[in-house]
Amino acid sequence: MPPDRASSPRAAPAEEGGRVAVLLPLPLAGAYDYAVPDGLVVGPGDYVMVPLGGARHVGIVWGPATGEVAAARLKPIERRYDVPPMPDVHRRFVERVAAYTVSPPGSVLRLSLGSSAALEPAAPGLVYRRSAQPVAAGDRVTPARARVLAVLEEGPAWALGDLARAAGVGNGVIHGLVELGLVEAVPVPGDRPPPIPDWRTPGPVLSSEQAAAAADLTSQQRDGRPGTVLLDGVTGSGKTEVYFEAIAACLAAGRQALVLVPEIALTGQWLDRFQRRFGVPPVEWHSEVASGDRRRNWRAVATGTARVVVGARSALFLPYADLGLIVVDEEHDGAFKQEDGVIYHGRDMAVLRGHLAGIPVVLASATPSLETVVNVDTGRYRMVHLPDRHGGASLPDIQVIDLRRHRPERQRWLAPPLVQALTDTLAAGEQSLLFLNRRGYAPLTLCRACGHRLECPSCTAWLVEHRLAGRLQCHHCGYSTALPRTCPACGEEDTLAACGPGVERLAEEVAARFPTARVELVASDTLTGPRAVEALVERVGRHEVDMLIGTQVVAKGHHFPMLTLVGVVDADLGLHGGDLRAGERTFQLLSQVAGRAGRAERPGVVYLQTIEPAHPVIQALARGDRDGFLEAEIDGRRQAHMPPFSRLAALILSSPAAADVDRAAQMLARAAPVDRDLTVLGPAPAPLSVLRGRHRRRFLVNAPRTAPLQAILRDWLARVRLPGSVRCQVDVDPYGFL
DNA sequence: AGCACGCCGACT
DNA sequence: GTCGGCGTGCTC
Repeated sequence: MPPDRASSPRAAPAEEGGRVAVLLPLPLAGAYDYAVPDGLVVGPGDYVMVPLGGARHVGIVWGPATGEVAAARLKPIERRYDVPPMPDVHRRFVERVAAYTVSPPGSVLRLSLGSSAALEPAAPGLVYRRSAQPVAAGDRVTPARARVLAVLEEGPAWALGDLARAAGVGNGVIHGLVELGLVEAVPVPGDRPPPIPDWRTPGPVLSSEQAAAAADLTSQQRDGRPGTVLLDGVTGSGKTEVYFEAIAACLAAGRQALVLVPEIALTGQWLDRFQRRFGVPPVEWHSEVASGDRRRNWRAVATGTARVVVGARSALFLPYADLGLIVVDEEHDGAFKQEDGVIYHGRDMAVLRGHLAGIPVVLASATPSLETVVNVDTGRYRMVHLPDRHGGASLPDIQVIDLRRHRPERQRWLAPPLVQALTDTLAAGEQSLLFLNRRGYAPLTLCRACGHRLECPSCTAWLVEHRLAGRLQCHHCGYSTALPRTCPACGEEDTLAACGPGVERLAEEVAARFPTARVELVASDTLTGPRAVEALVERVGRHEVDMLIGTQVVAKGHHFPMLTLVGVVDADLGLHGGDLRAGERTFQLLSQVAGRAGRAERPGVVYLQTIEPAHPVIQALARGDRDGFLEAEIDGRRQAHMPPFSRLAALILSSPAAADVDRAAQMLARAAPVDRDLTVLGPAPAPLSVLRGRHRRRFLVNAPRTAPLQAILRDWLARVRLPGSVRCQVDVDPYGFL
């Protein structure tokens, strides 16, 4: 293969005829040295193909050779790809993330190489247009052919698939017309750059508060001042419009902007708003993006033609040519935490990326995380506050229903005051939302004869009945089985009983109580994909739905103007997970659900059903006292020497055999670091002690804020040689309880 | 991530 | 006696 020539300029001195270090997207300890063949010029950041073992891999020229391997053993770089080199700032980012998460740099690099096909220039495409040849008498113009010709009369040229769809014909019809000579196929260069967002057209009229906040962010952007800003504003205060102005300022400066969102499901309405502001859609990056688009988008990001990228946390690892702004929307959301492979928090790594590049990072939230609030308090982050709901909508009134005083009937879950409120809302022709963060029909199924509980065969978890699907499912590993008629333990027939409510069961109760109401169930398993979410949002908007029953997917950022009642069926759910953030998470989630009520000119009412009306979280929600709640939580964390006043890391060992993992855990325990400032807890069975058939043990390390936590962990792990069957994951700043 | 080397069960 | 299971370790 002839070595290809570099066509892009580079700053660093190029290496020729020598050796360089190449980082491969594999979990190796570091970069490997490779020989640079004569005639090939490579510089830092270049994408190259190298042999390794029996295989070939794409790697990145990482810098000067380490010189640790004898020259005779070096293999040559096979080729260099003609794409812009990975920018220096991005390579430093990869190294910093690897150091922070205690993972091999190659594992982090892998996150940046999402699409290997993207390295090749796009194959030229063909577009189809009407040729100059007139229709002759002998041409058999069938109805299908006529439709194609009619479509082509209008537009200039079409891609094959688009044309076939527009004309309602198969591809063959078009090829037939090409044969006849009535249509011609014209080659076009493969990659058309994504459309450029129009930042010059002024955005919507902002309220004075929004305008002030936007001015603050845009001036920071214009002046090129780095730093992280919390954009703090209640639901409906118009945060999105405000950070759109920061994006406009970033575009005006000719740089790229990235918006990280917690879940792709919520982007439908967001994309509409973006398009309304900027005239074109942004470039998307998440797991649902089809492979062709993925390829195109990756190249557009790397070459700089993608100007605004919106995506899930993985979008942070794209090799931006010139990133000028990062926005993290709903920064408190737990979905930013990556829980397998390289374990990282998207928001924190965004702050790191911004820091390395010297660019602004905007964290937007109505219920900011405690960490972020503390960072504002200590002056590490700035804060821009949006005080009011935009458009005059008032905040909902929050009522607490004490379930001990207002008991639902047996096998019912709605207390009389909530039933009354639902009845009134229905009668008034307004919409209600019932929130229960539990998918399926019932979280537990047990045998009335012998007490046996139906459990997942490969996890320490109950199987959840999904009556609509007629199955039992494990929510942790995807195991699914038909609902049995007989108890698998004692063999008795028809003794299995559903315990507790899920949204499906709640829907049953609602259907029985309100037979005339139009009820819609919203859960991640009943509503698959952004299309379905959009369709539902539209049905609700047209008032074709009276009551929504949903899990947390309904909590996220949808506007339902006619929704005036929100009922939280079990406000206590999630309060007692036993982990650090249970209270904080519950507060955030329930505040967000409450924010669904009364978003237009109608005031909303929220009912919280609880058996602990005095619980601080419930009380804070009822008072609408977010700041008081945060203050109390912050005090608690400080007194308990917990993050962010200390640093926490979890070490999770797992193995298919319990004996192996226990032995490994004992080995690690013996090698545990000893220091009077350090607390090492464990080994203890991890909260899900068996997950996907792997037995799990966990250590927790609590260190002072100033301690070199990563070095401590690396040294500890280096002292122990674990058997290959035992996997060890390091989770710095653990969040959930996995 | 692949691939080869290396020790214990069912085959010619 | 071998063929082959995948556990373990290395690849510049």
